Amino acid sequence: MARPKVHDEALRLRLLDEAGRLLSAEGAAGLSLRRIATDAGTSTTAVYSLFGGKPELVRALFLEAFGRFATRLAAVALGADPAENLVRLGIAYREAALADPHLYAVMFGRAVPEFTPDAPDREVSLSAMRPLLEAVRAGIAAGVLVPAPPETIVVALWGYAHGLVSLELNDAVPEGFDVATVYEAAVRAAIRGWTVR
Amino acid sequence: MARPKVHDEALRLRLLDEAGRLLSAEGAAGLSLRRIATDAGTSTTAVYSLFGGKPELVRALFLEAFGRFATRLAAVALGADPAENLVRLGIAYREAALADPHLYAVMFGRAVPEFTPDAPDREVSLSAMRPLLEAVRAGIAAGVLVPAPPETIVVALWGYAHGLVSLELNDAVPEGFDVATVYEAAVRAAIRGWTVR
DNA sequence: CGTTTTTCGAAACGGCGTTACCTACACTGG
DNA sequence: CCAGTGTAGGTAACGCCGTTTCGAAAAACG
Repeated sequence: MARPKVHDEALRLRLLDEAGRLLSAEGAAGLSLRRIATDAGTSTTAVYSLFGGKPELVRALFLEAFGRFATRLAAVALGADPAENLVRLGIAYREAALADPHLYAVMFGRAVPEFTPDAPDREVSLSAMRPLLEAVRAGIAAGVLVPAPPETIVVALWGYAHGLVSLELNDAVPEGFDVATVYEAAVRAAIRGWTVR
Repeated sequence: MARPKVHDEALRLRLLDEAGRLLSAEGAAGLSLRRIATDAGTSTTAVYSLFGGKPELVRALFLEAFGRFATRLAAVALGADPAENLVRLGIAYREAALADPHLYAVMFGRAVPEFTPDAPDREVSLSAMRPLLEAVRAGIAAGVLVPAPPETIVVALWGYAHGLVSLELNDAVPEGFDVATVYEAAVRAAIRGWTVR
């Protein structure tokens, strides 16, 4: 008893896709509801009926970004050496961030002022670090890492990686820096700091 | 041969002050040219004649923020132990960031989309880390730190601190975390990773 | 076939950064 | 002493934005 539904799941996905494309191409500054809707061939109303508003649309982007991040981290091939596994995860972290800097900015940079992650969102971001948590646990169990609470080491390592990547994405590193090499050295050093000697 | 000057240096400072207050109180979202001008008792035109536009006003905020940061870091009392000096700088770094989180977001977080630091700005941000650079140099000279290029170690340590602080400010750490303690442990571990054993 | 009920696009609203305009006013020359 | 002159700066317009309101479109039902 109504007109045919146009604001369906397919349109929802198209809007999200368009938003992602726009974000990757022009950054958070170019991410406007009106453009997303126009480019997807619909009206702004669609965003409101499918998401509720701009913050919720960005939240969907945020969640998808962490989903991709989690997938990448979970796909890292791990070996027998716990410390080396942590290095690999650290390198994969940087590669995931560099794969789409604007998306990374949405995840951590509060790039879209309208959206702030809430408690469930933070839960998701934390759980994306699960592979790291398990690698840390294994390292402690093997007697390679110091016997601190695993969460402590996870947050520390995560923070290191995030900060280094963050400086790089903000062009805060001195020019002419071989970032990839310095990054790996920094990751190795940081991990060394948590190993028993 | 004109009307009396109202858009003078004093007004420039008042606008900057008002912008800082607004930023600290409500964050980047509440930072609008019109509000700043109104609260300072003038019109938006003043911002254009004194700064050139919103990006330049935010740049002034950015530069002042790094100035304060540099002052705080330079004021850290240093002792004879190079590693301990780095720890103190790390703790001062966090305290400076926590003193005004919104200002810190302008420094690193691209909180105001209209403004992006350019090369001279980055120069300033780097030079605020001068105390860190000197402490690292001293550490290498004393044979406490590994003989890597000082800039490498500076960027690494800076990145660690920035990332840890950044996670804390984004509420990304698990709840019930004693952040101050974990932060210091993380800083100590990171520094340990760069010391010769 | 008219009525009902749901859907959604168009248009209105308030706020933003920016720009164009035009009034207000100190200085100058007669 | 009083136009005339040129500039400083407040006002208002412009084109964006996110959001909300409203009315037209259209399938289902009696």
